[in-house]
Amino acid sequence: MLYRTFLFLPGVSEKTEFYLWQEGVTHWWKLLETKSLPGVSSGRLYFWQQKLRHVIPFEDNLSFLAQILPKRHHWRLYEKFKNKALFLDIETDGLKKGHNQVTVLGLFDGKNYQAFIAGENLEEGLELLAEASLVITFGGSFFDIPFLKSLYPWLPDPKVHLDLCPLLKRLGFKGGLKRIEKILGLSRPGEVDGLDGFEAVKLWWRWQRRHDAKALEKLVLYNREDVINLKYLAEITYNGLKHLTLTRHVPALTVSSGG
DNA sequence: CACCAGCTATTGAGATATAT
DNA sequence: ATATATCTCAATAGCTGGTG
Repeated sequence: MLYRTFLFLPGVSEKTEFYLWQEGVTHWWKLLETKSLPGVSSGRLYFWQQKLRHVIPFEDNLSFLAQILPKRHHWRLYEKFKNKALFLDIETDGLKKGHNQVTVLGLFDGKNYQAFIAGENLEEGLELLAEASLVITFGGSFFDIPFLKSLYPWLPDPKVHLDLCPLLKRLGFKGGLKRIEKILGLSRPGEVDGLDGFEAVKLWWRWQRRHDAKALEKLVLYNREDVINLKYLAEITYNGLKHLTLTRHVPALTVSSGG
């Protein structure tokens, strides 16, 4: 999707980009080859080609691309940069930002999962997070990231943050993570099946007050499922949005003739 | 339960291409 | 030149919904 994206050209939004695709200009190098294009003056075409030539040298530079691309379309960067993705989900001892603490920070780089526990090695995880360039969450834009930043203001913003929650909503998948997983046929191990966020809070209490190692173990297992499933969801989200973008019809030319 | 980013719809100004 | 139609883009406001 990155190489067929033209939204960073001045005066190009979704409509014009879709028009370009229809005219056969389906990736960057085809635009450079194009001699003329109906509806686009040669001056403008030349201007676009110059702009594009200035972007191509940065094709591997995630933060540069994120800067020139509207946030709404950052998901297009996933395919090329997913090897740098860090999937994130936190557990806390309550919802109230500023009063509650992070209990478990779960990170998944696509291969390995790691849980960082409050009172043990949480800081280690925070440092890992601070270095991440592409962070992927479910609901992280209104929960995980603000929550973390309120407790640890020194944390830098990730260069790109993909929140799957609003993205999946665009595809028609409404509801919480568990509900969406169920619709998509993802199942969870029996031990943590049916667990919800509030029970994650209670598991932490049990670990704190009674030093019940089983409770912590279960909490981490729960977090692990949350985080690892994010990768599945990210793939589904990317493919879905790609399909939607490529097949969307331009809704302009419909003129009703009475009735 | 408190919170708040992202979504949607709307508006209006400014560009741009094309036909006459 | 003029008129028209289409599109971009920024600003605004209100709303929705999912997080442990």
